[in-house]
Amino acid sequence: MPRAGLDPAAVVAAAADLADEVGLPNVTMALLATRLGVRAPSLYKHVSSQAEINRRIAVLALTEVGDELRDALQGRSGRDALTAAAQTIRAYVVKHPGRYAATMRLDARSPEDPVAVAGARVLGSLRAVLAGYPVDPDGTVHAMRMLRSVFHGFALIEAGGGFEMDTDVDESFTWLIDFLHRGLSRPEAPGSGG
Amino acid sequence: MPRAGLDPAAVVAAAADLADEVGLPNVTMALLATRLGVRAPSLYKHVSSQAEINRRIAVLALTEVGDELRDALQGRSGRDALTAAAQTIRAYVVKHPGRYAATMRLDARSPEDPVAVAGARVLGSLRAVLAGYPVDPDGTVHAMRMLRSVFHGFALIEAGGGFEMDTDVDESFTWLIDFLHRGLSRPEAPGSGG
DNA sequence: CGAAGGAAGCTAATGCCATTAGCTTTTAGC
DNA sequence: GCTAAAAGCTAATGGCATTAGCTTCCTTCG
Repeated sequence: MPRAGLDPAAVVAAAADLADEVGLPNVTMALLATRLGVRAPSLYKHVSSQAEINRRIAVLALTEVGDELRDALQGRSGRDALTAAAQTIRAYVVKHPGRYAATMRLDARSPEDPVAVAGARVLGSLRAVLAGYPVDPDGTVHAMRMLRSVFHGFALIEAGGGFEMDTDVDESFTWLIDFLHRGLSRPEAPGSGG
Repeated sequence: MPRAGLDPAAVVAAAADLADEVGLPNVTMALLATRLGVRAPSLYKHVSSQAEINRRIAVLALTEVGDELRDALQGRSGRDALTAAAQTIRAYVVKHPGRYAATMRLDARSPEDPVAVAGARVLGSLRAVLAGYPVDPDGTVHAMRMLRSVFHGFALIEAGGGFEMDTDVDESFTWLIDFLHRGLSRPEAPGSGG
């Protein structure tokens, strides 16, 4: 019986693909092993547990999104950058729902944790988007959290089919980007506007 | 051996409490049965499956949030209403993380589905908040989706401990509400602002 | 008051899951 | 070619949701 020639990265990559296809909760060790032409216990020669697989799928996802964001933001600023970032994230989640699901419910314990490293790169891109807007330094963290929240939430609801189908989701997404752009474009005046 | 005197509502209520205490994924039939002073198979006399329990926890959560939103919005409009709604949702998620978790990954098939009914009440409250702002009718759906996304996303990240602790989350939340208020307060001018 | 029947509990069993133990085979390095 | 680690395997364990089938309680009706 020939060897399958696996290694941790191959196992995680297959698990990530499987998660996108059948949903993260349905990625069992047995199913993953079948996909790799191997029996389930053999996977433990490469990864320590299912939890580690989930964790490494999350790192993979954050790294991939980070790369795509970096590329998409090249040479863009202001509204172009905001639009590119938003569309990049949304497209990734739609294309890779399983990978995306793995990024939820994570706790990065130390700054050198791969999850934290990959996550920081994504946050760096959000920060770069904000650099094109007159957001004061004190507000940057808040603005980043807002962007994270709104992109995360939108993706989650869309991926879960939570929007009723009466109104086009693309339209809502465009409206959302426009809303964010307008809000970020005018200097903050705390308490203003009403 | 005396009867436990259970019924579907009691089982679901106990499951919801348990979910808030130990986390939704840790609510097993055996643990829930122990809590109710019963053996696991006995639960099937009242609910058909764990999936049904999760579904009914979600309905419970949406109903409770809907009630709290209705109360919180009484006599308020504009910024007050927006603030009240946002704080109500956030407080509920912090207090009932397990119930909240159950509302994710739901699919309401028909309009008379209890999930859809309870969800519609929550959306109605968001619509009421928007009524105090000059959002044109075409934009209302988009604005509701935005509010849903941003509250959902913020709650999810906060509940998952995803915000680094350097900057106060309360401050970010206040900033967020202010941002939304300012954006909603000025009539939309598509494409403006950049 | 007492019997009947359904409701609500129980134990036992099934099948899936992740994971561990311990054995065998391949393959890389000498 | 030999050796030893790496990578595969089968078998077993314990937890899980769920089903089958039995027993006991309690209500209702005669």
